[in-house]
Amino acid sequence: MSLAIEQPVTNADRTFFQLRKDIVEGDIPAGAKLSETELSTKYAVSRAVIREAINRLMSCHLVERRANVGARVVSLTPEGLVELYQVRESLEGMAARLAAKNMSDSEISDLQGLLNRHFDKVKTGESYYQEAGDVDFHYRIILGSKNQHLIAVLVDGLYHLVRMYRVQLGMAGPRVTTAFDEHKHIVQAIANRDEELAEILMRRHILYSKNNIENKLTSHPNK
Amino acid sequence: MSLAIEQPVTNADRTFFQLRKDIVEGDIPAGAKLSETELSTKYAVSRAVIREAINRLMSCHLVERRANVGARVVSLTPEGLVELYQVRESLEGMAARLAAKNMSDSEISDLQGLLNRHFDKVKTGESYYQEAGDVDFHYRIILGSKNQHLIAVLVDGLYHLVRMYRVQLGMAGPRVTTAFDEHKHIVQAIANRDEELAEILMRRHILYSKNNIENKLTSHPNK
DNA sequence: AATAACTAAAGTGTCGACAATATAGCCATC
DNA sequence: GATGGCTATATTGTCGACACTTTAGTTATT
Repeated sequence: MSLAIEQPVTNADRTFFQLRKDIVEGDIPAGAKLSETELSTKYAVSRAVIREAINRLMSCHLVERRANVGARVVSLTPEGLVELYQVRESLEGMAARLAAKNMSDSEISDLQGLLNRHFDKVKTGESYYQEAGDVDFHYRIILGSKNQHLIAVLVDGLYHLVRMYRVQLGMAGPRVTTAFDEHKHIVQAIANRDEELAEILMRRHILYSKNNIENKLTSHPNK
Repeated sequence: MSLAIEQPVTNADRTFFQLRKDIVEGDIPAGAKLSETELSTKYAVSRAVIREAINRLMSCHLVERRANVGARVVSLTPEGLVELYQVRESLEGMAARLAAKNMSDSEISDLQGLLNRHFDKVKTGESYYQEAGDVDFHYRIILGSKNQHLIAVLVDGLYHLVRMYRVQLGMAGPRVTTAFDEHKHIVQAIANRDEELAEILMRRHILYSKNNIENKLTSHPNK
């Protein structure tokens, strides 16, 4: 694979990663209270470690804390999902623009290679594209922007929330082949160094994705 | 005034606000090491409180920490400033778009009132506009977006960095009257509920601002 | 019966001490 | 003289205990 994975070094790191995983994947349900004492026994570390982990989870907007009361996992709402995608549209649009300007030729080649491999899979029908491939595609463009703030806000912050929504509202959905075409056009624009078009296409891509999800949520309001 | 100010309740809150202030205003210089023991004596609190404050400062991207080594105040670089303004352009553009959609009529009236008061000051010459007025203007539009993620990232995160750059690179600069005109046009677009135009104008406004700063930095490379 | 004040329980906020890690300085070796 | 390893020191990471706040349950009063 390609993405340098974050390496835990301290106990608080490990606990933070574990907690984040448990929250994103729903093992700790949305809206649940995070009792420090309870978690410290569950993960076999001191409360100080748990508190540090919770502090970092707050930075990701995965939990909210009220002083002297405690921390809760955020609740997922349709409105929250819409707001999240609005921010993604804005930031990833800018990321695509900057990627068209700042990615090296070899990075762009790699990106095209990634897309071709995806195409083979989509063609042969094994289209469990979304979870791995889609995220990988977006990550590369975000990193390609070479903008540290952009990268930090998206990768360390919002993307875990995106994943939490995806996992818990169960969206592996279709949109596979159409999304693939959109990805292809975005890469084309980046390869042409057309900043303006790259941004527009990425914004549309995310907007479509948002509309797609909204439709599913409103047509199947249950679950 | 108008903006609800964040109220410290715990000791860690107070220490965090104080530290943030000291960093933003340069009392603790950029790049400086943050020794936990040293700070705990200086602010007369335990190391646990300092550690919590430092954790929160990391969320704001005001300090960076390496495991088992310690935390340092971020260093200010021209590249970092450009990256920061790129993110602002993206996010505040979206904020203006959403504000055109979501601000209430009375909020828009208030905003126009604010602008008129600024105009009086600019006209009579007392143009220490920037620091208070400019920030207030941008804050209202960000809050007017009604998008919690957008608000959190900008208000709790990036804006303190913006202020840090402004204070430490000493930019009270001119651009007062021209910036005022740009503000006026943005409000006009919002009042017309023209989302597209509001976003475009805000992006241009921030882009101009960035170019202005870049010119100053490159023509006076010292200090 | 409803409300208010009080009390007890649980949980968070804060602290000081100990353990683990990194840094700087010294010494030995080549 | 430069390089490599060792020791001592300082700093961060982690822990368990105590203090304070909140909350729920209970009692007393109207």
